Amino acid sequence: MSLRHAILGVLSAEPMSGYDLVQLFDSSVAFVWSAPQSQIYPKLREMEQDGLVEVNVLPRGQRAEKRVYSITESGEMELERWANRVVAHGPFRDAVSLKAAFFDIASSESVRAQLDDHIAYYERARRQWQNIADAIRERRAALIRKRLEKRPARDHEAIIEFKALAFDRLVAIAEAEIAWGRRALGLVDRLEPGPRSRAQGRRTG
Amino acid sequence: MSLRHAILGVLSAEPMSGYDLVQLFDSSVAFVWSAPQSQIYPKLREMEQDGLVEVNVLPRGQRAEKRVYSITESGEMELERWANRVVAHGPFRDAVSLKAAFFDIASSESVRAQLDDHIAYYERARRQWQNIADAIRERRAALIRKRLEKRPARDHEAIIEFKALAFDRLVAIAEAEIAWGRRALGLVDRLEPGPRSRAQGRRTG
DNA sequence: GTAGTCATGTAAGAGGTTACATGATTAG
DNA sequence: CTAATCATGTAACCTCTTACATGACTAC
Repeated sequence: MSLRHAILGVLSAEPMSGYDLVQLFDSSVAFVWSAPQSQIYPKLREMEQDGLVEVNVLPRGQRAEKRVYSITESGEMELERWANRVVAHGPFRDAVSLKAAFFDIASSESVRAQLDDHIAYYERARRQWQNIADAIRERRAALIRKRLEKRPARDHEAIIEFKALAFDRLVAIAEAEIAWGRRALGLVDRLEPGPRSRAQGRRTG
Repeated sequence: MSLRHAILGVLSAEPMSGYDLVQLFDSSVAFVWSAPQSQIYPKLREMEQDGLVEVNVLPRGQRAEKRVYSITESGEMELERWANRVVAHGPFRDAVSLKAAFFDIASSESVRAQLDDHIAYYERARRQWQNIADAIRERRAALIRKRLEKRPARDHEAIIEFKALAFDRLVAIAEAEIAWGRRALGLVDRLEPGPRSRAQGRRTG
């Protein structure tokens, strides 16, 4: 049930419409938390029912409307309660691990392609995450600026350092993924001329 | 749809009953892939329908039965096709990131407790994963031995190195998580005497 | 007028979690 | 005989994905 808290977290910085949240969750913030549009609108209604957010219906042009949600006191309390709870570690389930555990039955071409993809993905992710961490520390990130405006100046350093810390973690994970990918490519090279017996239709250069 | 392939992967080493798979998925292998019992039995029936596995119904005592599943040729082909496909990177969603991004509104006691828990979790996971990697390299792991029996000796090194590689990755990630946790604890200490103002419920001005 | 964007929804289905439910077998 | 373990299922519920659906507004 974390989409609730992701939304509360965003709204605690700034009121937004469902549409704004949709944009956020599948563009810039997509490397932090993502959610499809079909989840966001119903979830906002549900949270409204539960009193965590309240809506301000604004006219848009002549006939249309725009529902801008803001966090309520109750919503802020829920966010705070959640922030103070220890996360329950869900069951472990990781598609990459599972895949990697069966590299031995794939062709070396495919393993290389998969590793290249893995490395490319995490290089991109690392850039994104590093950019966000930098933007937070330099107070360039839009949501952070909004957030700081609402809090006393003496809290600013802690806020910035903690938010950036979350992204430092992702950067470190990305680096571990990249390093592993390169090492794995090295292993494929070492084993390559040898017997990738299960792979048919393979020509060795 | 990866439970299917996790099951096929296990059955490609050794035929097993649903019960055996349940044990496997929530004990030793739980740090690789996990699934609750309520998913496994229906999934096996479904895979049987799809011709990926076949069942051998063995008597157990006088009245009871035991359904032992083995992988079919079709199942092995599906496993191989899957092993050769590039994983689609699902949408990014990580509870720890989200939580860490809101450490600034939690009390420093709670943040410390959360980080201690994080470190303890990954220290345990690292031990598990390292043990598995070692057991594979030393050919002590039960499933690996079964697997090697079915494959020509010249493939053994590649199989072992690839399987162990998957766990090396998890060990590296665990180490990154632990290092981050310790660094984060250092940050809390540094910020500690300062103002964790939001800690108790209070109205914002 | 028309294309692109703003804006809000619904529906079907897959996958996963928690809890319930039952009974046989084996070791003490 | 009794407890632990072996063994197999079902049901309700929630979350997420994919796809469908609609219409107003704005810039050209």
